[in-house]
Amino acid sequence: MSNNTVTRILDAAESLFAERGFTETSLRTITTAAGVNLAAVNYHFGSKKDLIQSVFARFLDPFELEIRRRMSEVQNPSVQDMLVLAQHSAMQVSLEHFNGRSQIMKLLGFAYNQGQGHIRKFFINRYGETFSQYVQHVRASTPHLGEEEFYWRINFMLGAMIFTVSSYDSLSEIGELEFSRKTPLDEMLTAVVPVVQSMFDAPANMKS
Amino acid sequence: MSNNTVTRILDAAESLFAERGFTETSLRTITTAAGVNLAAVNYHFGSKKDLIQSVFARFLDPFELEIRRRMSEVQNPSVQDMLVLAQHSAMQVSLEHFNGRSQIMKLLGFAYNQGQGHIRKFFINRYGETFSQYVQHVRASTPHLGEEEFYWRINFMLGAMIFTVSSYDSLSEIGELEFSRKTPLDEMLTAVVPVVQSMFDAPANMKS
DNA sequence: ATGTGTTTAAAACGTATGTTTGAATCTTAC
DNA sequence: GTAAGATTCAAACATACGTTTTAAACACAT
Repeated sequence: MSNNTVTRILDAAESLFAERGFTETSLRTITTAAGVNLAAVNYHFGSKKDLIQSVFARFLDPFELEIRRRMSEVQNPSVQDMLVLAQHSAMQVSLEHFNGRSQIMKLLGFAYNQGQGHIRKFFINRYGETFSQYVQHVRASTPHLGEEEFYWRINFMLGAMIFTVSSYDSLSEIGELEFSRKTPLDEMLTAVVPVVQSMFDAPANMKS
Repeated sequence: MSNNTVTRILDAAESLFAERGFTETSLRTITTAAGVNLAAVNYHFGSKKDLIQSVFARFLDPFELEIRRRMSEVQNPSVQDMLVLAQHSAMQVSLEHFNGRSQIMKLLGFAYNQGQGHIRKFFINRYGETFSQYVQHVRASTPHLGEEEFYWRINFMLGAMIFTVSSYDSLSEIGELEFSRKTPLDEMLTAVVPVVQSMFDAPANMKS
């Protein structure tokens, strides 16, 4: 059954990419960790680029479905609501398809820097429309901001979220050294919700 | 004069690293752009790793000096004060040593992901103490937060700042397509100050 | 059981990388 | 002007990479 090989490659790639990044992880490292032949990657995925995209797609495809479903059921959501909506969608996909062990969040941090690379194009082409809808929902609940100011605050929020979530593992370890308690992921996520809300509640301060 | 070669390498490396990242930029690309011989990098810097660190050090060494000087002169600063203090320090170093053309901010985005790499160690060893002092100043102005909650908010803030500043170029271009105006960097920086302040003003919501 | 299409295997290919070498050139001090 | 040191240069080195190739092993319908 080829499916097994494909899954093992995806699992190994996801966890190795999350540890070291894309360029820093070779196909030989991945295939060795997966216990499959080197050529299997090119046979099943075509190229390393396609493998990277497949790792993202395995999580983001069901995530997109879930978040669209939830968005269709919501009415006049607040920023908080939208944030929790995204969090719950991610949690559900992680539990349902990955036994809660997905490391995709760490990959987002790497992907974001890859500013002009193939990953960005892949994201925009495949998930851009859903992302637009999501942003529009947030926009509708923040009418006190001009569109330019809103745009920058969305990016502040994305930075804070992606950065914190993707670095959660190392950050929670460092924090443990400091105050002798490892903050559970869900507590950290709950803590961030009101902070993000306050980022959008802050009064407008750009000249329109 | 070797100094000229060294400077040309640093300049080329800084701008190429900022465009594509560290691993994705080869020494041959750098030396060609700088108009120097390939071996010059190893001769003057030792290795590629050392070159990367030197690129950071060229900016961060005077930046550290400047920010320490300003911190020694401040009394009971607010979060806003501390943020503006960092911004002004960066601006001054950029103007004084780089004619306002430094691209170091974009490199920070790349550096941050390189979680377990040599860059992180270099940062901690070389600038960790100053960073600690900076954080303590912010801490003093946010007594309503427990230390755990404060820790996470510092990281939210770092994420929002590093992410937005390091991606400013592409973000401002995308924004221009959307609302027909390219937000100047200083306006974006001014816009972020009250938002960050509000992130720390938000009431505590973690159980102590 | 046989034949067909799919998957795996080992090996090699071509290219790109960081680094090192040793001679040539330039700089500087006497 | 010449010797000594610092710098540049072209070339080669060793290694690692993604990808391709060709044949063997496998699955499975007939």
